[in-house]
Amino acid sequence: MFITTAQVTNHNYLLTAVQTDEFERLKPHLELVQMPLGSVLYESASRLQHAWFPTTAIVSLQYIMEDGASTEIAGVGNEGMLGVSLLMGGAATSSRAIVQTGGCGYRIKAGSVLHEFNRTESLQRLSLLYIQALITQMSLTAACNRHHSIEQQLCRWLLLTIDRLSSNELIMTQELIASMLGVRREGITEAAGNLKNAGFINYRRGHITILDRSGLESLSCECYKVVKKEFDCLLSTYTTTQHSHS
Amino acid sequence: MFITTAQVTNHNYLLTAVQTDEFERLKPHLELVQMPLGSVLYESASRLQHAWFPTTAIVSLQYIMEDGASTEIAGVGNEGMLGVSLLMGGAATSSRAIVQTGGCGYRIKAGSVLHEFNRTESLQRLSLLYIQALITQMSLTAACNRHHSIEQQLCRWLLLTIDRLSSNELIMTQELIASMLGVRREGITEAAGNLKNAGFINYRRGHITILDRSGLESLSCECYKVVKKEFDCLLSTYTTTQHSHS
DNA sequence: TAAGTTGTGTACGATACCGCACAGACGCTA
DNA sequence: TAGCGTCTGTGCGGTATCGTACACAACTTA
Repeated sequence: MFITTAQVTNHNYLLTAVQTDEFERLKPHLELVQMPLGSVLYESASRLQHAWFPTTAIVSLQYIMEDGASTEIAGVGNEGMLGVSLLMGGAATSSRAIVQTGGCGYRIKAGSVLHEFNRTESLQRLSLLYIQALITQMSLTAACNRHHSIEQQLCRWLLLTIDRLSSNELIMTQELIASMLGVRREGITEAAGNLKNAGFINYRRGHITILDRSGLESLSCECYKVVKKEFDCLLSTYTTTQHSHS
Repeated sequence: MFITTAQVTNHNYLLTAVQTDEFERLKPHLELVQMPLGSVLYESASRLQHAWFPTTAIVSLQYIMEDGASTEIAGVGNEGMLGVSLLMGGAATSSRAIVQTGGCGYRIKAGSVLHEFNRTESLQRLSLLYIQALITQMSLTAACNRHHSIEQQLCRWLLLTIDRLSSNELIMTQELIASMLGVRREGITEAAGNLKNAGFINYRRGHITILDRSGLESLSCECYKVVKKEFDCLLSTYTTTQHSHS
């Protein structure tokens, strides 16, 4: 498999790092699908039918409480996968996965991915690496929820989202961001207003444009840098420890 | 290996569920050690030297921020293990592990546990199951931090701790609980005072006694029940899917 | 027993965030 | 162009938690 510029939208780092010969075996099971904004890949406590490897899409993992309140616990882009619990012997999961930025991704049937995980050494190794990075991100989210202000968290969230996109504009309502961060919509309106006044972002109804990354970084909590570093580290580990076919 | 009543303090559910023949291979690497209150098993970003399987000890996983603020992201008792990142290809971890209730546990060298993980089918399967439960607990913690009051969280925390103990008294200062929940000590004093007035707990300097479990449950957020259920489920999965030697 | 250390109780203003209510603006559809 | 639904801006009182400060009580050690 060769990733050319024309195919760059079909690129998932985890998949790409799977060894060439093993990837050939995996390939027939992979299906490139649309992942439209707002679609729910799985609900909490539902049985997983597939695993996904996003390419251009970004997915938000959320925990939903009994009263409907939600909290994002991690984000997944083309550095990772969804449905890791399939690999761990549980068919269900405790979270909801909802597409936060529309795009594409590879899909693979639940049965196939488990079968391949067990017989494909490099997929197994890479998945475990990814799961560890995911755990780190979740820990950080828990701590960030506790200690940092809405404005700081909004900066972190915008930066992490922008980092996974090729553009500097994201299609996203304040309402949606609020539900991800688990705060009131008005809280986001206020924080976003501050960022706009500072000249760091601009926005109109459902669209946010990042104007000044470094400005956001200066207002963000440390959590952004830590997650970023973790991901950079993850991506280099994907490829350095073993031959890649990309 | 037979767990008799005299040995019951040496019992870790995960280890016990490892298949008999495979366990025999694991056994020489296991070392039963004291895990005294307050001792730090590993710091964040430090290189892991061992993995641990608590028997009577309870360990708190915390994320420490740059300014020193801490947040508990999960607790580990005799249902699980510490140092899961060793199994996942990373030698370091992003959290701190600190003994929250003194006791005993099995320790195994980092090199040995990775080696055995790769060649011991049941250990691998059980570890992955445990990691999934750990992820669930972490998700819940993130959401609970966001949405629930100090009093609710204190109830959850007390219940989860008591569930892992044989006694109904725990040795624990309010200061320590505060650092785990990531709140001010005064917040715990107030919440604990309310629980005392309600007759649900009693305490003196460094000791807390649970008087009324169901009272605590009624004030706790849903998170307690969810984690409890997850653990019950985990323990039954440990043993039902495969023969156990306990 | 005395001195020192550590844990707990209490108070008070500051502040971040919530819940609610409502007005207005944007953008889609007919 | 008009109408409608959705998104955003704003205000206001209520509340949980924070930061700080200090008094006192319980245990430890000399």
